[in-house]
Amino acid sequence: MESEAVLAALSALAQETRLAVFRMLVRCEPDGMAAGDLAKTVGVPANTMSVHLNVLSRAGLISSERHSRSIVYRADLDRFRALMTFMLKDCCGGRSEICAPLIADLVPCCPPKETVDG
Amino acid sequence: MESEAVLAALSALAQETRLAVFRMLVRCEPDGMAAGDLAKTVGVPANTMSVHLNVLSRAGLISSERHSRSIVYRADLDRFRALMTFMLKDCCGGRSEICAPLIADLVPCCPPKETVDG
DNA sequence: CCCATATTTCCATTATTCATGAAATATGGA
DNA sequence: TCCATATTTCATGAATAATGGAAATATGGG
Repeated sequence: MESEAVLAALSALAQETRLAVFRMLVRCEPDGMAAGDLAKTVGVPANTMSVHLNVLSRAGLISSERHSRSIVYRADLDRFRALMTFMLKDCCGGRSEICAPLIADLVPCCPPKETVDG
Repeated sequence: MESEAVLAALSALAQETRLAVFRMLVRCEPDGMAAGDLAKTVGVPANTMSVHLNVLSRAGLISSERHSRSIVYRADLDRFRALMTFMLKDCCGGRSEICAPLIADLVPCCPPKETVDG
């Protein structure tokens, strides 16, 4: 992931409404949610929501697909993962002792398939 | 980590100079780097750097300690880890299949001590 | 105390972001 | 075609952030 894209993604998430929207969309995976429903749920006018959705889209964090009259938005988990990986690789930077605790923190929640007995 | 603190941290990192500074400080752990050296390295005036360092400090991502005439800044890896954990817990959200690939991606770099054969 | 170094604070300017009413666009039904 | 629904785009004002010159503060050496 390029540094420019990382900045765009961080900027996109560094705003109350957009962070709430993104978290909501992550929880709604893989169904997604329509723009109007997001506006109602988060409590902002439709046009304001539209602007925020556009920011998240340009940052590559969400995608959209028209379903009849609605436009359904979905979180792009691959992109989000790429962002997290970028941030964490800095943290590791060849010295695995630094972020091993983070991995240890996450593994109970998300065991990597390969290392779990099959 | 509180949502407000998460927003402050994301905002702090969502700026070119500050992201560069933070990455630099992570790489300089545990020695840290003086404000003036950071300004020279990143290529901004000392007063501009001071403002950015203050933003990162208020977000809890860095700490400072005076060493004689210099003020040495260090990355707060625990805080950074807390931020990453907050972001990733959303991603998992009870459905571990979502971010297991991210863990798999990171584990080669940072094997958690407990699950590696001894 | 006086000076040099290191950093921060103050201030003004410019740039960016946010919010929202109003208008425009896209879809589907009668 | 006309209408209702869903969403976006446009225009504008308000708020916030970024930058850097100049001055202020803190430290250590003589």
